[in-house]
Amino acid sequence: MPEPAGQQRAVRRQARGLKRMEVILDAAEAEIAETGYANTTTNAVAARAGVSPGSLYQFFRNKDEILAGLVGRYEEEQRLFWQRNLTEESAHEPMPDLVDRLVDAMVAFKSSRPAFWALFHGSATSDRLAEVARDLHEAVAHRVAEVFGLRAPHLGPDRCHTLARMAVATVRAVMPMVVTAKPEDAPALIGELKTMLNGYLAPALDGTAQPRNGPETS
Amino acid sequence: MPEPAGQQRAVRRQARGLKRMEVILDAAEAEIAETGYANTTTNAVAARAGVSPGSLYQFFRNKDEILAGLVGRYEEEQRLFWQRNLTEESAHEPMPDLVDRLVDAMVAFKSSRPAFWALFHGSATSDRLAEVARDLHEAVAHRVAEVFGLRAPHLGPDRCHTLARMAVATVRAVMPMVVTAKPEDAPALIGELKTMLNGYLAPALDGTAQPRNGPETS
DNA sequence: GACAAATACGAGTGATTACTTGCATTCTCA
DNA sequence: TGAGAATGCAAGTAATCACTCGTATTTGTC
Repeated sequence: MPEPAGQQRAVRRQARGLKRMEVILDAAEAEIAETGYANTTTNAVAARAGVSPGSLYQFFRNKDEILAGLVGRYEEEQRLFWQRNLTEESAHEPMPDLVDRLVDAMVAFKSSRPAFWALFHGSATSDRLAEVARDLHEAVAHRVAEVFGLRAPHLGPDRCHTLARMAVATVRAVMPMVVTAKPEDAPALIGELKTMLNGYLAPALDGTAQPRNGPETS
Repeated sequence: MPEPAGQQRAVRRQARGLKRMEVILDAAEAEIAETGYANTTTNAVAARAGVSPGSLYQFFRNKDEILAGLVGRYEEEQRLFWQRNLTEESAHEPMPDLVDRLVDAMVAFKSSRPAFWALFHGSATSDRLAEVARDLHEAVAHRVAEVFGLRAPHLGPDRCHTLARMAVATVRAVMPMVVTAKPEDAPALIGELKTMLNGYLAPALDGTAQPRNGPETS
């Protein structure tokens, strides 16, 4: 067969096809949110999208490529989120305010996108998905580290990166607790998370323990 | 068939059988450590154990029961670990020392049992396994909370439990970073983890900073 | 030694599921 | 308008894998 090995001509998608792809991705998103990536079958995705399995494979060559499509959509959203919430001004914002704002924004974002949540933090994951999630978190840490660098130029970039990775890891650890907690307990947990982040980041970045409103200062 | 429904007589295992079960569990442990629970096939476990699939099912009624057997072995180990490392004396130990000791012990334990690690923190998990891991971590948090209660009786048990859960979550978040880090970077990360835990726990438990007052009676 | 229970085997089985095939229809563009 | 490309379908296919079955051997007990 005279096919150009390892390289195949890009299909010229019609508007109809592009719409169809979005519908399929929507279905995949819902399906994955409900049952996890590993438990999601391509046939179920196709059925949910109102599409035959054959048509699904017209647009996505395999199951992984559906995931990749989903990730592509999220990446754009993520980019906008961080562009909006983390600017150069963040370097001069008081640490408690910064932490407060960011944590609240992340909580809001995650709870508004349950499918996103299930994808990147759910339990029924897969090797492939874990890898994607890791890259995504690493990218976030990088961006945070940059702001830390602006805030505390005397620290090396390596140290800033470490601080950022620790902060991101902590948020990731606590988020599931927030999500699964009873609604009345969630605010307290979010408060704890903020306390923890402040206690860790403020001394390291601003060189001071954060001010306390206690009665006495020794 | 005159079988007592829903309840079947326990098989009287011979010494040979008990040995065989251990061999199978060893094989399962190794297999899971290599490929994750979901990717582990019962046939592969049987082959690795030098046992036919039929024999495997003589001792374990299904795949989940193999996991349960493995968890049973770990539970005993865990019990001993915490009994050894967390006593009433821990209530009077200076916080930095306590954190230092516990984190080091946990790092040592985890790196000495890679299969344990893969089971409870690996990426390729499953719903079933995630559930088991959650219970295990909750049990640890409970034990830690008890010590916190001894240390700071003025805090309510609920608050102690929250502090413990946060601490456990943080350790869980950072451990993967430690394990996957280059060996020369690991100590620094462990140091960061200790700093973070100290900064969070010392003010809350030892009153070296003003505790945040919840809606507390009295 | 005799009998039952436990142990052992490995070829099979049924269900699942990612993906293919062959063919029909619709769009694009000359 | 017509040819080729894109879209669409649903019945299949091949591979995987948890688990079973029929049967043979070993062990414990009387």
